[in-house]
Amino acid sequence: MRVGGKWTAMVLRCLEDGTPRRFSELRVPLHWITPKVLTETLRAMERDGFLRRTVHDENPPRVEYALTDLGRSLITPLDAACAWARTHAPEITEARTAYERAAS
Amino acid sequence: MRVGGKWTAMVLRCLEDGTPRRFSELRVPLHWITPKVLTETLRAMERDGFLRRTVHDENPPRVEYALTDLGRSLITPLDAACAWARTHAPEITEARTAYERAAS
DNA sequence: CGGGATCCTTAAGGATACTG
DNA sequence: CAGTATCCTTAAGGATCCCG
Repeated sequence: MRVGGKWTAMVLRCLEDGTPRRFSELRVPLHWITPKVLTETLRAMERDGFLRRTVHDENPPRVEYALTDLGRSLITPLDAACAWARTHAPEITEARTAYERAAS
Repeated sequence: MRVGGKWTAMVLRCLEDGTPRRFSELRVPLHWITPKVLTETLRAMERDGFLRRTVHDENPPRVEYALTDLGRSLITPLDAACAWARTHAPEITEARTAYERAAS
């Protein structure tokens, strides 16, 4: 599953408000991810039905990406995971510190 | 985070009932994962405070792994993710089929 | 029994350059 | 603008053998 990919969650965040975004618009909040990697991520998400790719026949070309219902349904478990991370991050940090201390 | 690792979730499943398990016991349900990979996974999870490693001073040696409270707290979001996957797996399969069909 | 040491394969991710 | 093409680096994961 590409759900576990490095960029899938961040693309989801970029599109969760329902507004379609263009390829270049997506690159900005993603720290200027290279075109190749963004393309791979978007293609995989389109393939799995998480987003829809719309090509507008204009000049210059315009391509927009928007979440599908399936993609939107991912937001809930994603939020749950983020909430868990925020809540428990201090404990993890503490555990790591304790581990390092025990190692020395 | 090692939470996204390939084996972390499965180790969690092996220990979620609260019963401590030995190194060898863990290997069985994990399709005979190699010792190196299991060790790496367990060490990372111990480092992050998800489980506790207990060495019993016996002969032959006995080492047991058990979830901590922090590790148990991961079960909830993990269940949520699994529930999502079960619910939407057919949609993903269908989307992939449609994608393949459109490609040809 | 519970690993450590070593070597290897693969795939994700990325840098750079070019194109319809 | 929205990619494609090519090459490269790294690290996860794994196979195999060895040890206290």
